[in-house]
Amino acid sequence: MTPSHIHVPTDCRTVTEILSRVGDKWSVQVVVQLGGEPKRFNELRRDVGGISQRMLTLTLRGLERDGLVTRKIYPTIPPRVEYRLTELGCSLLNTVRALGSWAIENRDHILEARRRFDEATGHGPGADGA
Amino acid sequence: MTPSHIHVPTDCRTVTEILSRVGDKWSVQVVVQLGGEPKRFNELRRDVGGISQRMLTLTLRGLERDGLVTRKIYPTIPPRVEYRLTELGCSLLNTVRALGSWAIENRDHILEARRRFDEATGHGPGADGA
DNA sequence: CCGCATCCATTTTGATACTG
DNA sequence: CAGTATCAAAATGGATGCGG
Repeated sequence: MTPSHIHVPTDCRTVTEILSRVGDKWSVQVVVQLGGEPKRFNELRRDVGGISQRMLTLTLRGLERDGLVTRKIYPTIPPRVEYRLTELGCSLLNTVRALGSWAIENRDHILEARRRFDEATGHGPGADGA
Repeated sequence: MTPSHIHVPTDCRTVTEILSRVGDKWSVQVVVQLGGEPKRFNELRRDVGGISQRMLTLTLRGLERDGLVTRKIYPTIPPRVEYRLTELGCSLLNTVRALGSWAIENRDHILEARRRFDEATGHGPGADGA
């Protein structure tokens, strides 16, 4: 054991991969919305706001795949599907909230930095991914 | 910006926007690499590994714009440019590390959930497009 | 050594329409 | 109501060559 190969750090790759879920446009918002009560598809769609049906489906699938969310189907008419955070999902919610707090606390700081930067360069917002 | 006709939760929008910096493919890695010592461009490039010059430039610019990183130029020959985390950058590093810990702790859990999900659906990895 | 610009491929997202 | 399919647009990432 202990493959001393200097190969790629397995952990880093995985971490990055998992982080990318947090980084995508909607996952975090969905998780947060699911934080209190379980919700139904269109309920979630309303609450998140601005998300397309397609993206909500995709996001939910991804979350479900990672074991962060469970899907419960009630065979009623009309169909009712409820999404709920798993324990794992809840633990992520906590961590994500920390990040959210950081973002809120430093929002002004960052916005100010951006404004100054943009002003100094003359360019409009043309920076990286954000 | 700031569409005044809809009272979108200002915080959420901003938080999401800031989170997207954390979510992109490289920012986190660069921040982590800059965590200990300030580094030079190509030094950083080597340490991150797999990042293209373009992406490193873009990432660094974005980080600089947000006030997370500072760029210091030494007018020597050949030119020497050093990147260093700001205080704000350091505080982000801490938060990010928490998320990283979460990812590492739950890596197996998630990987297992994925495996099960993929098996159950028969589909290969075709879930959410992160 | 630093890093910008251009071209190109892949990935991601959104609009719309349709099914159970 | 919940979910899928298709299509086109946009953002993102990478390779390469040029200039300070």
